Amino acid sequence: MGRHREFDVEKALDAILCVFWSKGYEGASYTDLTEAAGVERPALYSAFGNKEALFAHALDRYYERYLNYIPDALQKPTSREVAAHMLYNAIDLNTRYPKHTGCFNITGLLAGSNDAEPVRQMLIDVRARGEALFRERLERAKAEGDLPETAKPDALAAYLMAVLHGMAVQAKAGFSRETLEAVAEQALATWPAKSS
Amino acid sequence: MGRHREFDVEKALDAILCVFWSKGYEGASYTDLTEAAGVERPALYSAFGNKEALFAHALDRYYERYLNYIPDALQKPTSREVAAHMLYNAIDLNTRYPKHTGCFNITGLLAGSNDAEPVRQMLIDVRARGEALFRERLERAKAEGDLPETAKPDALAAYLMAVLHGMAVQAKAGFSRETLEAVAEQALATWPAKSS
DNA sequence: TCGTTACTATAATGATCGGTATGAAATTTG
DNA sequence: CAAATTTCATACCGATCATTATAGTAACGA
Repeated sequence: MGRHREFDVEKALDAILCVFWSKGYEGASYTDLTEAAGVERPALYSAFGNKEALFAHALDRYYERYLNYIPDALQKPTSREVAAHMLYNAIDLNTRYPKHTGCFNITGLLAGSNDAEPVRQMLIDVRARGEALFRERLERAKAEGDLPETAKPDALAAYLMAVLHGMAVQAKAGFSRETLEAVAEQALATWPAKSS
Repeated sequence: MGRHREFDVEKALDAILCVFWSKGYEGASYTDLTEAAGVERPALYSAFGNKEALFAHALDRYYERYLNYIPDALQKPTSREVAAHMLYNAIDLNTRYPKHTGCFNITGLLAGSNDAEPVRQMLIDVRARGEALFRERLERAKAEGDLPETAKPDALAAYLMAVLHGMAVQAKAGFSRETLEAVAEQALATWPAKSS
């Protein structure tokens, strides 16, 4: 019994996600968040918990809603196609919305006060999980003969993630989609050839 | 006439630089800054101006004191050596100090409230100047025949900067020097060969 | 229609933010 | 020495931070 919630929790979280995406964790104030969500403060607390929990909800949603191309990419037949799909989907994501360029995760990962350390660690952990998935995919590729025996999956995964993170920074610095595509093209030029 | 300054302005700025390096602009409070500098608030204001000016001083000093390898790197005879020196010096810088890993510039560039927008723009501009220097060096290399006629200096410069920025992110995520060296090695594997 | 429930919105909490007024201490000038 | 001037440490400023207590109200079961 009792009154039902008036606002759409999903829509509110979507709006909040965009604010964190643009400003990071501490850069986003509750004034920003409530304005974007169209919902007052206590409603956010009752629906999501405190700011850290709210950010965690937004992070989950980011992976589920915007980084959903990663599972698809990992299923591509060759490691080169996997890498290419990761790169070009990331470029699209990093430049599609002028109000929040770059990557939600990377934006929040770098700077912050001591209070924000748990949040930074959360982002570091999630990032590492993504890289691990990619590394495992490359290990499979090596086992399948899609990558040469000399290939080092861990180094290759770290390398591609570096390019992805670098493009997230550059998107924040205002890079166009076209420039980032040239970066991706150059990155793929290094990809090891099949051993066959 | 009047009383002499008791604290060492240069040492104070060095200490402050490290705080901004670790926490970014807004993540560093005056409490953090005065503790690190061993100097009270009004002294910082009289010596450097407000927080934004203080950050600008720290940024200048960062380039002059820690990024001084860039002019040297640009003078290397071949573009490949230029790129290699930029990469390996950046790795050293990004991992040498456990208290402030990564890059001062990139750390402050991504996140921030609306109030911090001028600071972010400052960092974006400085970053762009660095990339422009590198691009001009690559154009010279192309003119000299050190790069093939098909090489695109702007894309190549953006690519290498992406790797550098990505490594700055990864250093913040705790990557070891060895892992970043593997990333650099992979990045250099893509470098265009001489046309001769 | 009534009592209960849980929402909404307002406003206030203590803490901390960047920035500064204040007066004592220190040094040069006369 | 005394006057003038600058730096120092302390304490305070209004604004804003995340968070929550309070009060009002809409929606439910009975």
